[in-house]
Amino acid sequence: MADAFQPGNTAENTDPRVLRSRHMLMESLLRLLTRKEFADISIQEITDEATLNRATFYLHYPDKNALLQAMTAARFRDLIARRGLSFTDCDGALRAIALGVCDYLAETAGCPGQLAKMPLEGSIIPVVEGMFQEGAAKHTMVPGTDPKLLATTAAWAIFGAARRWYQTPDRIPAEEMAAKIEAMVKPIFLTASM
Amino acid sequence: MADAFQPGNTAENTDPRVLRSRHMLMESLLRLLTRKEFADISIQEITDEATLNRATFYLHYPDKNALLQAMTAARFRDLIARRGLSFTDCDGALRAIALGVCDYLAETAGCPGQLAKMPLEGSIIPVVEGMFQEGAAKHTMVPGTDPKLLATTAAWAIFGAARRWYQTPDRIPAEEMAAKIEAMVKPIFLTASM
DNA sequence: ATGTGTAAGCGACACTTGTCGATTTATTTG
DNA sequence: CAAATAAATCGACAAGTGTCGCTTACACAT
Repeated sequence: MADAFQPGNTAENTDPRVLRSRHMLMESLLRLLTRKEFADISIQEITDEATLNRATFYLHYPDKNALLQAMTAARFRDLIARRGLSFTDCDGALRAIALGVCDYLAETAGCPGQLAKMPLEGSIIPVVEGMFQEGAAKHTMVPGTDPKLLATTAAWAIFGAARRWYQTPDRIPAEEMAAKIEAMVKPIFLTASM
Repeated sequence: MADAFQPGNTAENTDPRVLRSRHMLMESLLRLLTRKEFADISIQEITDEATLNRATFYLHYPDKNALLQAMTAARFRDLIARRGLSFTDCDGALRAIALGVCDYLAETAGCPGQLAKMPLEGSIIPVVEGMFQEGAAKHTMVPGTDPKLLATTAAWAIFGAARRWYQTPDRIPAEEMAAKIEAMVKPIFLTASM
């Protein structure tokens, strides 16, 4: 079964060999992305750059997309962590998350040129979703409200808005965009929290 | 250049041959999807089922994903058109769109089993986006508001919510879900329209 | 109807993909 | 330290991908 595959399985795999392999694959892909488009990169190239065997790749990820998603999720998580997002001050959190998404798109995906067509939604959105669910634990909701649905909806809204911003030729500053996103997305939560 | 490729180019291509080929490719894929997962379908199979040559496929779509997206967009557009979405009554429009997305996911993507991992966002979201932009033309916005950004954000929010609903094991009725989505997404517009 | 343009068909090509069994190398456990 | 466990390597495989140049067949305008 393909579902038995769990590349993002961070827990219970401390074997230094697998950590090293996955890290090198991500680094390799990141380096290659500065020179070529994602679609033009073969798994052979990735493993060559990583000085690993091609078969080793398939020991960790089912395909190229899975590696991209794992890499993106890791890097985005890292960017958020570096900023020390404190979930206690809930007011700034939404804007900070929006800014994080904008910054990530601008700084990483922007490397080679315009590769906005990469399947990043599968990596960034779940992370944002998780952050909202963390934050939702601190709130009491009105009875009929599903916090997870709220988190999903907000995460997709933020990513969609940030993605449009990133694809725009003459972008406004990320901070400005984050403020706009906050203004749009905040009301989603207001209908539920009390 | 890959960007020169325009498979969704509905305008100015009335040659009955290309219309026929594209239609047969979509029909073929749709039939195959009732029997196999998307990932397990090869382009050879699609063209065989469509009684077309494999090379002809590449005359119309750069890859399998592009055909899926074109097919999905066409079918979703069709479903919306059959329901006669009147954009004049703006109140019901949002709920009707949400219901349309839910219904489409449930009825089409649900054919074989659970193929929720298909890249449908690239096909449904743009259509929803376009519908919102149509509707936005009838409204006056507050000065600093970008209608396109609003449309994008709402479209992503709706799709994300509907997607979560579709992936849920024991789903509530689509109508109920559409009402929930409407409640969440409506406030996005309220901050801008006046 | 006739000619020009363009789609569709055909076969072939170099290359990539995903998988396999068998072997070597590294890590952890006793 | 040695044995057991599991990852990494290697070579090879069938199958699929995307692209060519060439030929045939169809569509539209004159």
